[in-house]
Amino acid sequence: MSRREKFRQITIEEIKTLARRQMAEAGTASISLNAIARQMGISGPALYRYFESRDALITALIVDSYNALADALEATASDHAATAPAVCLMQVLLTYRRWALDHPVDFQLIFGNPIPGFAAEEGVTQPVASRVFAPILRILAEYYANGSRPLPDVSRSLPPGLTVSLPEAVRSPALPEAVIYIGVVGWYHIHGMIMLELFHHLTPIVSDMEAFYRHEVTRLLEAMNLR
Amino acid sequence: MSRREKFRQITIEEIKTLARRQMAEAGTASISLNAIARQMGISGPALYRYFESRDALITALIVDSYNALADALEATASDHAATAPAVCLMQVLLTYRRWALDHPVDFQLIFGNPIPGFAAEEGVTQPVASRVFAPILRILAEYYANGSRPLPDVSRSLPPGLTVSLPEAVRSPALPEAVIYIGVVGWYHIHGMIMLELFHHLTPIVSDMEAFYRHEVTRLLEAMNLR
DNA sequence: TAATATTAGTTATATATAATAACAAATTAT
DNA sequence: ATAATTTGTTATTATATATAACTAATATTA
Repeated sequence: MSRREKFRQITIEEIKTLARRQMAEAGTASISLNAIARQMGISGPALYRYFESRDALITALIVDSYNALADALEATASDHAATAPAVCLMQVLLTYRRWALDHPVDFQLIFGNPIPGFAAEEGVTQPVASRVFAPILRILAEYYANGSRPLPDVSRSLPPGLTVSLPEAVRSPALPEAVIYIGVVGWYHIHGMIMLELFHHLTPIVSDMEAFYRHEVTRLLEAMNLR
Repeated sequence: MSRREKFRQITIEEIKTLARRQMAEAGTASISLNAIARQMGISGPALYRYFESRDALITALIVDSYNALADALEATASDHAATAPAVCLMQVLLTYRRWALDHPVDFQLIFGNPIPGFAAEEGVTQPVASRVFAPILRILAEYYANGSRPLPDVSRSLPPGLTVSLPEAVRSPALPEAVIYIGVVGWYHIHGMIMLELFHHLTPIVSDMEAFYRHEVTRLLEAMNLR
């Protein structure tokens, strides 16, 4: 990497860091190229050498967020690779929540309403999105493949006409439909809890969200024959 | 209501209608007082006679959204008041999803990241928010009170230190903790599914979201001893 | 009814924003 | 050393929120 290229990367990182800080302080959509430039001590138009538009910057932030979440989940999964699958999965799902609470802005960029009229192209986000679920699906698949516990009955009998499958681009190891179904069910469970917590809809009702989350995930894993 | 007051209300409604249309067309945050004024054929500053700021307009829209959702749920509940509670509840929960899909912008205003740096004061939203859940909690409470089916065991044994209760302002009929717990569990289940569907995270995976939702809600009601 | 107060609009202005164009300086490649 | 590329600049366009100062229309009241 040339000297110039190196400084370019540093500048890009600085822009993204300031953008994230701005969003953390004043909300997801309060991101202003001019304000970032001012903080960097350069003119507004200079930023257009690095991101061709405000939306391009946001897209980059979204991709980074997906990758950061995936990194966190992968790290937890490998930290607990030696433990029982149910324990490992529980740790991964705890990390999922922890990351969402510690990085609310990034989590909203991924799963919330990103920004005005703005929609990141699927081609860009789908590959990184799949990184997020890979570790979880891997644990599920290995566990059930082991035969140590059977798949729950409910996962084997979907209503006629209803199928559950990963997009073609992401089907690296072919997984049984029942496993994917279980993954989707688990996903909407934790997603519902985390989203409601993040927007303060549950905090006035539930005394201890951490304990509640642990309790509900435990119930979920039991229902999935995972402990 | 005086003649002047009547026209004032009509104008306010027109502003809100155009704001909703704008958001529906270009995203939640793409709401511009100037653009609304232009469409109404008046000057920008004229709108400040009706809403003291952009945020005030958004707050009004949020309150309206809560009320519209509550109206829809109440209507469904009363339409099916004569049917079995499980059937009635299923219909209410189907309406919940239907409304979210038919009014994605309003649903995002309520449950998504509203807008930049913007946070509606709790005092304004809490009363209307409680309207949304009143019909659901009422059905649950009546049903279990009847004694026709027992409360599921899981609802009676929360981990020590974990309590679930409604905010004081909303506790008009005192409900047993187990019923509130069931309500919260049901809420995050449907919320997770609807949010993921709304932001197109499930559509590439699940072939028929309507069927999936029905199937999952049925499972939920069974787990709650409601059918 | 005539004078007064209130309301609803106007234009002008201050201050932001995103984005583009045209140009100059710095850096790199030849 | 010269030419090409990159990175910055200022100027400009178009748009946004919001306030101020003012005018016309509508209600209220003496």
